[in-house]
Amino acid sequence: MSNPDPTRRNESSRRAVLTATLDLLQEVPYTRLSIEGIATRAGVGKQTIYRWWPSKAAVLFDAFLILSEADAGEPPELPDTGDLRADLMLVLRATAAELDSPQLAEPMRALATEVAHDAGLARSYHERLDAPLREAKRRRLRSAQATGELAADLDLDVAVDIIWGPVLNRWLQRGGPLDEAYLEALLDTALKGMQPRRHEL
Amino acid sequence: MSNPDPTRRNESSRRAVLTATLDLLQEVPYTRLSIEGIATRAGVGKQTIYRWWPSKAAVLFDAFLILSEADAGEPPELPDTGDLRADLMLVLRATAAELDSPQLAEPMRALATEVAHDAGLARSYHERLDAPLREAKRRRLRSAQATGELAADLDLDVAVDIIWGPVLNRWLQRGGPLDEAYLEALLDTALKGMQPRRHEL
Amino acid sequence: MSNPDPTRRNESSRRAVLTATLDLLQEVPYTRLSIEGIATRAGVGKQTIYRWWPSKAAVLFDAFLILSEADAGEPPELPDTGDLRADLMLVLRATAAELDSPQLAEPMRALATEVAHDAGLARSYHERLDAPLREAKRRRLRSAQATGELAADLDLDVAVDIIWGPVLNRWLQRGGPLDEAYLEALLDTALKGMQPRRHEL
Amino acid sequence: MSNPDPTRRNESSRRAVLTATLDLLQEVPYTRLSIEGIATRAGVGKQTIYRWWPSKAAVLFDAFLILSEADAGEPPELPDTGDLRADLMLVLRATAAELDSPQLAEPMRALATEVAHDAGLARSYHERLDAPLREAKRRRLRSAQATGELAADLDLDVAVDIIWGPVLNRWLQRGGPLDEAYLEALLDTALKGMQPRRHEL
DNA sequence: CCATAATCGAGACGGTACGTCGGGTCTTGTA
DNA sequence: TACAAGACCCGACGTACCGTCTCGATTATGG
Repeated sequence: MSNPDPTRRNESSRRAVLTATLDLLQEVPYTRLSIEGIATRAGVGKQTIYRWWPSKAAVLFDAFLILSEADAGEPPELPDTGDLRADLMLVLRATAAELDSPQLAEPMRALATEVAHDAGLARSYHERLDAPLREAKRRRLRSAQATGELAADLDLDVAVDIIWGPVLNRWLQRGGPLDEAYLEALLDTALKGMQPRRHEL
Repeated sequence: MSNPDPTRRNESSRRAVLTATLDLLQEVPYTRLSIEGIATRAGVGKQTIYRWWPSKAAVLFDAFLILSEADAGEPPELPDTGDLRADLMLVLRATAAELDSPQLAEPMRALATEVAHDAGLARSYHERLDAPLREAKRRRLRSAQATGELAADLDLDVAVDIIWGPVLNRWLQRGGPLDEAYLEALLDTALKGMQPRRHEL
Repeated sequence: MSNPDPTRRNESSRRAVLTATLDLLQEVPYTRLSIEGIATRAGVGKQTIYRWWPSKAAVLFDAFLILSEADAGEPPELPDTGDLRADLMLVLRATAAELDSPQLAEPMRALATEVAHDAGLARSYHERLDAPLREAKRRRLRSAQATGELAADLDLDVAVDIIWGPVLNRWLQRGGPLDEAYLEALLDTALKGMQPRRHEL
Repeated sequence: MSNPDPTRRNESSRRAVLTATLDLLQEVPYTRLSIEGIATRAGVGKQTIYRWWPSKAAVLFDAFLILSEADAGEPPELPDTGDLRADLMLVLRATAAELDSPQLAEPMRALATEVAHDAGLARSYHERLDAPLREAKRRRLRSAQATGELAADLDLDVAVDIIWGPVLNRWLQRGGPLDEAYLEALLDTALKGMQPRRHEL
């Protein structure tokens, strides 16, 4: 039961594998992405990949971590101008743009579908990638509660799901375009359900 | 380049392929499901599969059609007791149970992830499988509009997304359990956003 | 326990594999010869080789059969001029030349060493390749018995071993050159031991 | 390009490698014997093997030297009772037993086949392992010449080949059993060819 | 009522990739 | 400096499936 010793790991090989993975996903769909192809592109032995990652999905996940770490250091933050609806529209528009971008669309679909099939990966995903974002979203909603824009007794996790769930589901299932009109209509109805009751005002 | 003549198609081979597909998905995850395996289990030549289906995902899709056709004839219908929230809870509980069931979980995840990667399959999915269900959902909401439970100007497609999007997203991304508490909290907030304005009452 | 059906075997693939094997042995030593290399050179899938041959050695053996079948039809025959010693010198010289030839040396060493390690292959070797030659040798010695050149009670198998064993052993173990002088000295002593006793003359 | 300094060599590692090699050959065929396996079994780093031996065959060869050194000090000697044929039968029987023994058969086949493929190893083999034995054989035959059992003008190297060549060849090529009858028949014919001519008596 | 053409099962074929083994080199820390 | 340990790049292993391609042997009309 002896796993490899992480202190002896070759950092440059690790980076080469992860960037090769992201590079290749610009050229081929995730289904056609092979460990063999990654190893060749990275100039690395296949065994080096198998030694450090349990699956192709795990490599993909680590590649995403690199992308996230680019803007790491400070935790992610949603804009807070005092106008919740405007701030959220900004964020949703940006998200829609990312989900549509040629650079990110394929890797993101790949990650999302792998998470759906692999419970272990799902745990990592929620702990390392999703948690900071979700926390930032909750923070922004909490701030809106403080200003009275949102009900004080609102379940913030449910609120996040109600705003982002429809967007992600529509995107992943190709249920329709994430255009301005859709996002507006979605926010209108979603936020209305989160407003404080009249007598609270 | 003449396509095969559908009138000559062997119906029993077709059924054998589709039931073999569903059977195998009780034993192995979708990733491990192979055309070769299906052919063997179905007692069918590989060529017969390649002749009639363009991909493994297409076979899966047709297998789902069989499941749906079981209760076909009449279109699907949501319960309508006059109490929208109670009716929806019933439906969501049933959905949650299906998504958790050992028989359906794996095929459903498989279909969902294939739809995410294959635009053509996505179109078929929305036209043949999703459309009738979504229409039934819209119908129930429209009925609620008629009784004044829901706002008259509500965009029903957005409404459906707000109710079911969070559920499907939470399920597919393994974001947490679809338990009673979650469904209640979700429906509370979602439906509140859909109520008619005070002066409309 | 279902072996592949030989009647469906693709003869041109078979030939391609065997000739590729012989070709490659002109370029690389047997140790460096890989199934993968043979398949590539032959323009054949690896599986096709694994389907029909149990080992690399078996491929080599079949390649040898092709070489032998070149002069097949009639069984091999040693020269019979009436002068046994002269006839044998001719044959041994030819054998020595073959064992030294760049075309045959490597494949022959390879076959000889594989036979040493693989009892099953050894059986095939003796039945299919060695037996006809050994029979021809025995025939020539029997003819010499008839003319009184060799003792009537000579064990012909032992006789063949005494003549060819030293040659093959010296060659395979690189014990020294198979030159004229050696062959002469060998034949002198070996044949002397096979002569009829004086009173038999 | 400085070779390692032999004076710094760790003798216990060397022994460990060689005994591990012989041990492993009791468990796996030579083909399956790997440098990595030897290193692990010997509790030695792979580099230590690559530092001191040029090839797996060289390790095997050194392992054989250890076996020979067991009875070293005095040079090997064939029995000399005055009855050449009886003495040789004794030796051949012993040899046949060794070639059949489970401990020695696999290493010996391995060495013989490696010698066939590696000219450098062949030189070492003949100089260090074969030469003393062959000299002992020649010594015994020379003694027989002195007593008049063998012809005075007999080429002793050819004589050794004629006696042992058939045996080794039959063994290595699995041409048949080295049983009593075979050895008797072989010696009969071989020695008859080496007797002095009548008028020499 | 048969002929003929397509589908069917079976499975060989050229390929691609899998995940593993081992070769030989290099690096790291210890003696 | 040699050593144990073991990561590294690489080539090959033997296997699993891919999608295509013959093969007879059933069908299943339509002349």
